[in-house]
Amino acid sequence: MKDIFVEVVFNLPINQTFSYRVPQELSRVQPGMRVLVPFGNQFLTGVVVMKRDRPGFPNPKDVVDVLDELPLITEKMMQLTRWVSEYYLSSWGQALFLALPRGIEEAVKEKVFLLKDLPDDTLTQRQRELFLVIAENPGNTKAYYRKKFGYSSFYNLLNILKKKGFVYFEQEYIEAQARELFRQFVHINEDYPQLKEKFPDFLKYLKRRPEIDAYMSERLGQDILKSKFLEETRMSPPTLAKMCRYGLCQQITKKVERRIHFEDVEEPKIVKLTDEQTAAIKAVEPNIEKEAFATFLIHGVTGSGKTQVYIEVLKKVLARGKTAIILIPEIALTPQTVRRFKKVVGDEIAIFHSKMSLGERLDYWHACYEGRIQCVVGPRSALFAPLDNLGLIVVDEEHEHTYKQTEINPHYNARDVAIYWARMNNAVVLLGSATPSLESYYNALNKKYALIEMKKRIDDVQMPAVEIIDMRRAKKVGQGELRLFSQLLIDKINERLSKKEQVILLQNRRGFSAFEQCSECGFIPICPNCDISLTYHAHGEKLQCHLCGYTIPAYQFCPNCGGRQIVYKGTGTQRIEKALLEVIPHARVLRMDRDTTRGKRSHETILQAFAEGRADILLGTQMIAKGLDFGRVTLVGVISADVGLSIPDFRAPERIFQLLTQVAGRAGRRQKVGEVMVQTYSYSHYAIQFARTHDYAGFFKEELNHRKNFRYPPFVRLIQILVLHKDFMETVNKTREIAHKLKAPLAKYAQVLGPAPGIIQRMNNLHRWVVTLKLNPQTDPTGKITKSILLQKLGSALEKKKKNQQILVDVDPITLN
DNA sequence: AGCACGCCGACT
DNA sequence: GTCGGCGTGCTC
Ligand SMILES: [Zn+2]
Ligand SMILES: [Zn+2]
Repeated sequence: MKDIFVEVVFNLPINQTFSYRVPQELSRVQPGMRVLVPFGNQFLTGVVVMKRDRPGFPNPKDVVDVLDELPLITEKMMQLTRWVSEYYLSSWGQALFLALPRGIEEAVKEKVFLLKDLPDDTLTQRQRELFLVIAENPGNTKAYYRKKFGYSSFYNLLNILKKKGFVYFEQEYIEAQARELFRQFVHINEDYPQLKEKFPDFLKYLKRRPEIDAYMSERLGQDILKSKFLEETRMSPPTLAKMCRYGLCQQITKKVERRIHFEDVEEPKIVKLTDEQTAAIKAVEPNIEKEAFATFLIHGVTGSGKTQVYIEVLKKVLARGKTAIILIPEIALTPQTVRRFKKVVGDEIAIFHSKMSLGERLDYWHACYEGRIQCVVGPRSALFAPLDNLGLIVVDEEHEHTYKQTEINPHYNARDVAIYWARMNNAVVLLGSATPSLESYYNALNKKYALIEMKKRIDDVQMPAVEIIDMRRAKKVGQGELRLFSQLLIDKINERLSKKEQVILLQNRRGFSAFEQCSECGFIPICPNCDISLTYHAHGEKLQCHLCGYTIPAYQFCPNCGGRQIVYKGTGTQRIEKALLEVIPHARVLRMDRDTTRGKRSHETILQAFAEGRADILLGTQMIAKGLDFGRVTLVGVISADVGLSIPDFRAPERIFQLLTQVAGRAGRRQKVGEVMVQTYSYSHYAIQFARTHDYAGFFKEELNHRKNFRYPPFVRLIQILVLHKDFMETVNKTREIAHKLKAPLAKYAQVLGPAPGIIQRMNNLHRWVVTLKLNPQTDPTGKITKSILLQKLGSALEKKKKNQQILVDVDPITLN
């Protein structure tokens, strides 16, 4: 008999497959199944990506176990994850594990145990230290102690402790974190009515407790959760045991599926679709019927009824027996939205959200896999749900940055992957937004996507006026911190408070970097090469561009008007609250920011308190801009649009435009027309002016010009290489070295910018510098060439965490690093 | 990611 | 000569 072999990938940053021999008894293994295999001195769960009759490596080890009966990963999903890994430069394994439920990895790892109670003087200082760390909590994995003790010399010292006979290692099986849930049930046997007659003592018992006889008789053949059974019958456990002995019923263990229950909503009034909605659905319909791939961009103002369009299209897709994925930014995953979809889909819906337990995720994943789910709703990870026969992917609020995964590999953008996945499945994509990303709208204008415009609001409520307060001229309420408020804004707030109405005040999160802005004319120093604001460095009194590195001395006077320059770093919500209370002492203010929402449910608590009218003013960062509308809020104030505008990112104007538009959309819901007031020193900035007039097309045109002139997306592709290092000089040197290494080989294909300091210059004790690549759309339109050169030149250094250093690659960064 | 190995300077 | 800090390279 000839041996068979498999190629396996792991959820590790190693971009290669590993060969294993398959023992005879495990020959049922197929690509897409999980296997437990030896790897180094441990055993890991990997996924088989290929079955073959020759080994890809001399003398491979044996597969220890096959963990699945059927492949968990389809051939198509293999292709998708492989593409994701190649496009975003991660390992295949890391991309592939996106398509599996979390926490399903079994492993065998070495754990450390003590042989002696106390350290003695045969140990050096460092060895003693490590011994004590282990003694604190023996029997854990090496990685556990390494994290506690620190990386440096860890293995060295640990092995010395072993050699000296203080500790020993033992391989221990570590089970998967996500487990199926089993519960005890009571099964009532069918022949209960006849059988009970044989047991006089039981009949006597029934005489006393006739309700039990009724209970049992009504449930013949049924399985009842044991705890429920005991509670409902108020029977004692010994009695139950006796009944089981008599064969009247039996106790069984059954797998139960964890499901999240939503209360049903009252029947919604029959919705009459608007003309625009009808037209939108009609535009999409042919592709649904032909099952032909296409991407539709629905540009619909807030309140134009995009969600109803999704729902109507979803109905058609489901009616054809196809499945659908609805992607929604986590923050918008509110019960109200979810219920609307639930209403349409019924029980065959799976809703994923970040607070779900591993077990719930596991059960829903299996429900999808087994074909019991027709529609998945969730944030970006829901895209990889194992649905068969996919017909539709909706990406709501497609411009949202949360679709891009930033912390962990692969750094994928679910919106873009969705389009690729839909193409593979001949499915239809609906991208929806009131403020589409420049990229998407540009694609729509170029006929890559079909454009659907929805300009009217269902309720016919006018978009509220957005009033821009020119802080250069406006009268302030006072000096010092009180210069934060214009008299106009404070007057308006007071007016609302006297009418017992509520106010929301928004402040941008503090910028990571300081910037200069003239308080007379609003001038912000901009890099002449990159069109982004220059970052102010107190050290050396200089201004520096964090893309190309351009540096000039900081201005003492405004070059525009000669005015006195101010250095401004944005004001935290805490200081704003203090100043606000100085101006309006009787105001009841709720603050919602990083500090006040640390607790698990603090979010909801604050929002609820505000909704119940226990405060007049809700003051917070952008996080309160979305996903909520309060009936009694009639004024939304933006304290300063300047912090947002000055973020050194070419998308800063786009983000401000989106924020202001969104705020306006929210403020103007319900019957009352709200009012939006925006304070800014950059009164004439195009993003602010176009937001004031709700003019997306105008904004798009102007912004597109900037992008074209300074060569940014959608005209070029960007790739950023981020160097993290403990030591500042090393960071700079390493970044310079990388830029230098890449310049010559990339000369034809990409412009190499930098080295330059990152937007966040220091995080977790690591300095951050970046090299930015602008790919040449003529010579390397897909980016494949640049990526292969990148891999070739930086190769194994990428993504590999070293003691003090790490190098990350971000393909299509959505916020500059 | 996790781990071993080997080099080298520091310190018995 | 050991210890321990650190970079490099392998894991089928
Ligand atoms: Zn000025
Ligand atoms: Zn620049």
